[in-house]
Amino acid sequence: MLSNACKYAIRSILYLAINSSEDNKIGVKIIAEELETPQPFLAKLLQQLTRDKLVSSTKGPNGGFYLNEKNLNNAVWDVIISIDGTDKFDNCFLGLAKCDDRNPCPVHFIVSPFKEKILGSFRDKTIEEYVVEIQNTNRVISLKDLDLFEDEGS
Amino acid sequence: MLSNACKYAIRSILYLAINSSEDNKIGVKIIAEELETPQPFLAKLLQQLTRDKLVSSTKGPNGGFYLNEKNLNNAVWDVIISIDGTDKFDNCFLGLAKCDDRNPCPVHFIVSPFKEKILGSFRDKTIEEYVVEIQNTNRVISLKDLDLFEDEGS
DNA sequence: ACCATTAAAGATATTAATATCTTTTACTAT
DNA sequence: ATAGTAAAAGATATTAATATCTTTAATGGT
Ligand code: FES
Ligand code: FES
Repeated sequence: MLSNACKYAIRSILYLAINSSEDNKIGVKIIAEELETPQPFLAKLLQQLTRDKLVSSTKGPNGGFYLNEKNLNNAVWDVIISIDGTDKFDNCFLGLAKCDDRNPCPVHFIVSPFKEKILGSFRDKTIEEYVVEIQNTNRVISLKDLDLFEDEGS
Repeated sequence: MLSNACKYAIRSILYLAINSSEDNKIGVKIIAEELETPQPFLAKLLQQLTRDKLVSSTKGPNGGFYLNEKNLNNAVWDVIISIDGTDKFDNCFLGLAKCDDRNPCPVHFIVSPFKEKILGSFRDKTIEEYVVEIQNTNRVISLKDLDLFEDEGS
């Protein structure tokens, strides 16, 4: 439903929203390490997001990526549009040429409400609101540094 | 979430469940046309499903693919396991290394209930039960031959 | 002015998914 | 037996996604 590229991009922008500011810019290297993503690939994605004015950047010493006030008011959906486009979301779960209520595939009415819900979240909430929610409800965008105990038998 | 391959495979098995029988075997060519999928690619997939005993086939004149009673009692989930494996389903929607309730990503509690629901449907219902439901509730597995009127402005 | 730093841009490489082609094998009807 | 049909199997081709490398441009500190 989302490409790896897009997943990296979403987590990156949330990471920047949480950790960066105009006078605390962060380089790709750090971001890639923290999110455990391939560094040069992520660089490409951040460049793309910068071109689309979803993140801000400056070059040179103390340079790096960050989000300004305007960037914080964008939505996750904007990131998806920038990286993946909307197609993947609109497609039928079983590969029909069209996903719609009039000619529903066997799982359409399971998939469709989910899509509405997650699309709503991506589209109607700002990055800033996402951050508040992440912090209030202890959500994670990386598993680095977390104790991951394996599922032991019951 | 599902590869194209897997989507083709699922729709094919449902197609066979609805249209074929021991004495009405159907060739790849027909199936591919009806479902609007690439023919030789679909052939490969059907071979794979046949190896895994999810569909039946015979060669030669009047040969083709069909489902026997046993095949009808498998689940869609078996098709997914055969073609895609389970990984894609288990993965976190935002690309975290692990998807679990203890370290949830920002959308985990939107995604997780959906996953449960669709997985339940795929795993607990037999192909045969799917067919009944498809017929009782007018679901489609192909848009071929359907009038697809474009969405006109309100 | 110069150097170190970091993003931007463009080119290239690798991999996995998708798709097709060719040959072989099994089966049926005549 | 023989010919025709259709799947099975194996090899190949194409495409898209993922990943990396190299060069260039901008910036800040000394
Ligand atoms: S028609 Fe298949 S998900 Fe909507
Ligand atoms: S942790 Fe991301 S979907 Fe479960």
